[in-house]
Amino acid sequence: MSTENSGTGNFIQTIINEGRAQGDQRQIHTRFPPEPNGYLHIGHAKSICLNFGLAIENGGLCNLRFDDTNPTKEDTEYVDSIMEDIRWLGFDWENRLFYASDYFQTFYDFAEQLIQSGKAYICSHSPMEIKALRGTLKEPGRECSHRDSSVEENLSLFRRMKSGEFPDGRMVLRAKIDMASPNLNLRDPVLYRILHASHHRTGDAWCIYPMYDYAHPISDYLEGITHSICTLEFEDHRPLYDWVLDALGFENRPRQIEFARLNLTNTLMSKRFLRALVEEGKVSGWDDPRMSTLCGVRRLGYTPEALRDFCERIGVAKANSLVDKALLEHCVREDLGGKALRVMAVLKPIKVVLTNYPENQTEYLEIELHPDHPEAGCRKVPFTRELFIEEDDFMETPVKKFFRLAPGQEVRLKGAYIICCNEVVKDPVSGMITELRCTYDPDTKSGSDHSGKKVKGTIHWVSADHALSITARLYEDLLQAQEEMAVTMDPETGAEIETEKEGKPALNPNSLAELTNCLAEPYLAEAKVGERFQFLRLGYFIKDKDSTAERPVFNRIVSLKDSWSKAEKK
RNA sequence: UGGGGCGUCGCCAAGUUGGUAAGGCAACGGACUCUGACUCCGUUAUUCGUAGGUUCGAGUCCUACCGCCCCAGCCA
Repeated sequence: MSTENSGTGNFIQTIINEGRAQGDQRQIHTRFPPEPNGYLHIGHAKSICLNFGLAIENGGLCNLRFDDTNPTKEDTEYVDSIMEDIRWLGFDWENRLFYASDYFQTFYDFAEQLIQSGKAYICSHSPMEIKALRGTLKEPGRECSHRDSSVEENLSLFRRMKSGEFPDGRMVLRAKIDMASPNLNLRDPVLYRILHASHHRTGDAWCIYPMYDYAHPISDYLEGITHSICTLEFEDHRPLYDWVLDALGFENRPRQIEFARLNLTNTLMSKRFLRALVEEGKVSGWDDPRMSTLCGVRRLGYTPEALRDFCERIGVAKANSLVDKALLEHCVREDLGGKALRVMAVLKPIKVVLTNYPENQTEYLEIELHPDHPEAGCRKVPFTRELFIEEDDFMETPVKKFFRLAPGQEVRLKGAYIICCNEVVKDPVSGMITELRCTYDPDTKSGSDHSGKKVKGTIHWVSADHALSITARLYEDLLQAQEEMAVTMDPETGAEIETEKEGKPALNPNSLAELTNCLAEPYLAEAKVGERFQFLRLGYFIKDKDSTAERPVFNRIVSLKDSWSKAEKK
């Protein structure tokens, strides 16, 4: 549109451009390196779109690489879901699927090389001792007694480590860098540890496993990665990343670039938190529609197009940020608005009887499936004497500017006639409204209205005789809204004290509302699981996999924007 | 009080070598409307964390200060 591409793109693209300007001829090569220890979430989508996007836009390639160097946390269950999610998002790694574990032997060989050149040594101090010797943020660390062991001794020990002679934790291979470095990561970091654990791919072939800081730069180098993009917390690790590449004498090295991870308002995306929700049964599973996992939002009904658009709009930078979820919802509405077919369903039905409409008559009205796409055609919607309309579309004593149905007031029934409410029937005991007795104006039929009448409101409806019973699930944030967080006042100072502290975030008790008395037009009977629709005036819905033949279930993906409810509050 | 980052409108975010603050979301007006949706116009930073300095001119350069994030796993 008018954006004109804003020229530069993000700062990483700028780095790529500068590299080329300086003569770097290499084809751009990135990689998405998830650890298979959990499900992907929206935050990962940003990284996926960034890495694959950069490759695509620069005529380069992007690999998928599982960073599986810690057998105690990883599982194939996760690698399958991760691949499914990336494909669903719309990206393809073609034949470039790798595992860090594919390089275990190579990592090992390079480690021996480091030992040979005196750049790494075996340290048999305990974890506690190593920690103590590392120093603190302010105090430098101290070199340990093993630092000056001979190459022969180190090599021998390392080989014995590999052959399984020692128990977990007995010793480690460390890089010999600088115990006094102000960067803790450079104080002789651990490169290899002993882990007698079965790896999801290599089984029991190894009992020593490389650390991320050692394996990652080598993996990148081996795959010919040019730009290794990761999140901000690894910024301090970059000197170590470069040290490894340097110590091994690699040329044409990859360059690590860090960006700020995504945070969404009122959404927690840590694997720890998501896992807890699943394990504590707070949600139905990793794909519960309230989860911020990709499988969760997929089931909620979000589209990959919307997610990709969102990732593009939030930009990429180094400042920690908190993106308003409203932007995500905007992207979802924009995508769905253009393609979801419109149908009518009533969430909270209230009966309407058209007293002047013939008892046994049924008219099949042709109503367009999409106002902006005539080619989408129409469906036939049955119209009869008894109908149901939305509870919210009637007010016994209407407030000002209420353009819907009220005693003595007219509204148009979408695609049908204009009706007028003449009588409100209530249950004598409860006083609840049981029925609205109305009259319709035969001259106002949609498409052939000669009445000249004009009404301000049009509402959706469903024929009582033909209505399809459905369940609708309406979702809200899983977390208690920020404003509702308990806050107490310090009696002395008047300062605010957060009651909910660091502890567990409060969950929203209304995160799921299941409405089982909903009625939909018969057209929806043919809907398939996964199909999305716009329920006129209510929002976008997707047929959920929990549906049964007799009881279709629809998740509300996102509501329509509603300026009325806002105005109403004033 | 060591090191590494970051601070441009309520939320994201552009701002090439200093030349006089893009865009999106949200919000608010209004038009349109057989979805109070969509669309459509219009409004919203004399100001870029603060204070100085250099300069004809600074968000962009210099100095100092303030604030926020990350780092002491044999996790990634």
